[in-house]
Amino acid sequence: MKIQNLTKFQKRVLGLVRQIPKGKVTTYKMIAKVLRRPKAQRAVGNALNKNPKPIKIPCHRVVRSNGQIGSYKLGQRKKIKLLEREEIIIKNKRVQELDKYLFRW
DNA sequence: CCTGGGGCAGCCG
DNA sequence: ACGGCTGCCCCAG
Repeated sequence: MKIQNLTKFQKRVLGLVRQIPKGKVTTYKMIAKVLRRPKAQRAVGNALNKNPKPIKIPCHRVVRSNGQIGSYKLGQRKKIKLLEREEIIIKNKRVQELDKYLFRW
């Protein structure tokens, strides 16, 4: 079975996301910034879309910078459920008090 | 609330 | 290799 053909960029994105603990979240934009590619948020999203291990690598903890949930490979429903299961308050498809849950590298 | 345009790694022909 | 698209985005108006 074939391991990963992931690009360097993708690996770095996933590597960061893997560090986000339960109950915390981050944004596409922040990841882009940490990777020193401040305008590549969309590319970050694309990289997450290729996440090979949705469980091990919690890309559901990555939301939009305005608190909106954003999309998810397995469906937005699922993403919301997973987040709520981690005690994150979501109302009208938007994380309440985003800054309170933000994870900092 | 909605709209348009910017920006960028990957993918595909 | 090359150019055009696409998409888990963002922000100004």
